[in-house]
Amino acid sequence: MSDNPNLNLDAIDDVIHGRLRLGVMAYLSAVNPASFPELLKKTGTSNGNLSTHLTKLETAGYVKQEKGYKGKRPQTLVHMTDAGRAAWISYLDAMRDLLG
Amino acid sequence: MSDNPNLNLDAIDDVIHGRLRLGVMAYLSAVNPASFPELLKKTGTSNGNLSTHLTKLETAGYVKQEKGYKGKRPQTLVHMTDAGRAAWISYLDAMRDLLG
DNA sequence: ACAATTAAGTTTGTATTGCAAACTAATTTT
DNA sequence: AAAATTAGTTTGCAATACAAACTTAATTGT
Repeated sequence: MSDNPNLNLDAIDDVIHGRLRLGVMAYLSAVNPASFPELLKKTGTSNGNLSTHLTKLETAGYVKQEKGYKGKRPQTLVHMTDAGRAAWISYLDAMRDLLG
Repeated sequence: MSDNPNLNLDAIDDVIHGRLRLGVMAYLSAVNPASFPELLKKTGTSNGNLSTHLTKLETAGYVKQEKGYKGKRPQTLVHMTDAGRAAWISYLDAMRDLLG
């Protein structure tokens, strides 16, 4: 009966939609895992900003941060999780719906 | 020389990227102009929220609010401007780049 | 007629974000 | 052994997003 195809804005996952997190997820969708410095370079943001947003993605269960070492320096590898991949697909669908 | 295709996150126009404004712009890209009540219904948001975001879009020069009457009640018509349409196209391009 | 309801917005208050500067801690270079 | 670089985290502030409350006017009910 809904003769009325309203916009489904709720389908846009804000955790992913945020500018920087969108970049991180887009990159991880192609390169998984990726290191912190690698993401830093690709996104062009500050350490602080990347750190907070990775934490947010991790809290949502979309990525996992694996803390290890590269030689003797600490090196965090960021993995996209299965839940993250599913959320990413949903996000792409939502945007496709909206943007046509 | 840029062997390095970094993510161009700056190309994402935050004025458009915001969830509700994205909905408004997407709708106006198909239906132009649209009335305030119509946008209210399509987006499913509150009057207050729609009002503030329309103001933001207008400040950016992406829409124009034309205040008139429908019968004796005030009725605002929201038009997407030429600048708005150009920004919309750029946004679509940026997202296409990012989302593939 | 006048009170209540509906319509169309705007203003205000608050909680959440987004961001970078400042900081910590260890390593490598000079 | 100082200075600089790498790899992050914490903190503080400015901007956003949102709805509740408010304004103004028209319409409907009694």
